[in-house]
Amino acid sequence: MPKQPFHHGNLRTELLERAEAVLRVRGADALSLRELARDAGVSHGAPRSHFVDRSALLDALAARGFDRLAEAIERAVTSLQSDPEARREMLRAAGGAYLDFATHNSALLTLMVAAKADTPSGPVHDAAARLFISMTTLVTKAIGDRVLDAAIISRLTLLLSATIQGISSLVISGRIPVAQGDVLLDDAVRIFVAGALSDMP
Amino acid sequence: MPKQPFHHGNLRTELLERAEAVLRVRGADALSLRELARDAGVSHGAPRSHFVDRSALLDALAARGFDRLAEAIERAVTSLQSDPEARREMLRAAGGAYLDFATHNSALLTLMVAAKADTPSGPVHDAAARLFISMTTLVTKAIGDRVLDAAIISRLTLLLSATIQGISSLVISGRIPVAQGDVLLDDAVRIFVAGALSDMP
DNA sequence: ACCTGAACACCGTTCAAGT
DNA sequence: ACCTGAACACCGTTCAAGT
Repeated sequence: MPKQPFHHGNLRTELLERAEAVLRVRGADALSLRELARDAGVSHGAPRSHFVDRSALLDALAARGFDRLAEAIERAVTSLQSDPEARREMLRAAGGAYLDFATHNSALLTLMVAAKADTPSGPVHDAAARLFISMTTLVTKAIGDRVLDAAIISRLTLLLSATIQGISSLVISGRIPVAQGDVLLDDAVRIFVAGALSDMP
Repeated sequence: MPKQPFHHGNLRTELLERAEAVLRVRGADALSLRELARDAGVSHGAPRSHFVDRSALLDALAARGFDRLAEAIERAVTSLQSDPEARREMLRAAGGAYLDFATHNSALLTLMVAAKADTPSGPVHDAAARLFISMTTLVTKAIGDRVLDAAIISRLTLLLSATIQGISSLVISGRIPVAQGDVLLDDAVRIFVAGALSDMP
């Protein structure tokens, strides 16, 4: 069996994984298709078969990022779902998982947030939408007994997501240390529960 | 008088202004030092005299962006400062100015938010700190009669800033339309006032 | 369907040299 | 102090050709 078969067989996935590694240690600017191809042992033209251009690779990375983030959040929350008194804790755990993802995948999250969804139903748009759905069900559970209009739940979910993302970006960019990000998450969730769940039109 | 004097005289400023224009219409990825130099009528090596490398130019852009944003926010708020009953309106106006800046300078804001402040007292760090100070005095005014610890005001300011930034990034990335961004700003300010100003430890 | 390899136009960065 | 211009190493993208 030849070491270098003509068909790599798994090039797309390998490129994405190598790209994520580069992203983590050297940032998005250092991400080069040619270098990725070189390290994967294929010619520099090969990636073109899987990604039309560099930005298509970045979009694919962002989409994968959204899915991984959604999984991390759900993982952090499921352990608390049995306790009906743990509403606030659920939101806090979700925020904590988000911030944790942010600190360990800062360049990726920056890419995800900046990734424009001009094209409806592109991979980025769809993955971001899946995360939003999963955040929506979380907020719905956190609301619990109170029954609210779907439109209002949607607004609350967007607001909470925006706040958590804003806090994460402050941490990522080094404006505040991680510990203060955690404090802000505490504040955000408390204020969200106190203000939002009792004072929405 | 020669059309092309050896000393440009104002190259640094011209490069920054041209860069902002490119940023607005073609995004950060399209920003090339060589193209900037070409359009300014200087050699491709000339920018090096004012910016050590490409990222130094981006940092300078981000710093200028923070200052312009702070000015825009102060401009939006000063007209309301005479009315002592307009606390909520002040915060809302600040958020509105922020979102307006975001929609008209999306690539620049993305650059500003992503700009790392690893180096304390670099230009980015200082400009971001100036914006934070001006947000802090704004929140202090909005609190009004209530006297709070400086550390708590700082937390509230960070939280409000993070929320506004998060909403702006949702709009910039096309996740939600501008109109919904405005609705979220309404919600955010109401919840902030209702929850934060009445329920802080 | 997937990959190669040459070709093209473009970069950022460095640096000796000019004014 | 500020700018030039050659040189270097590196890109992304295109495309005919191979398997």
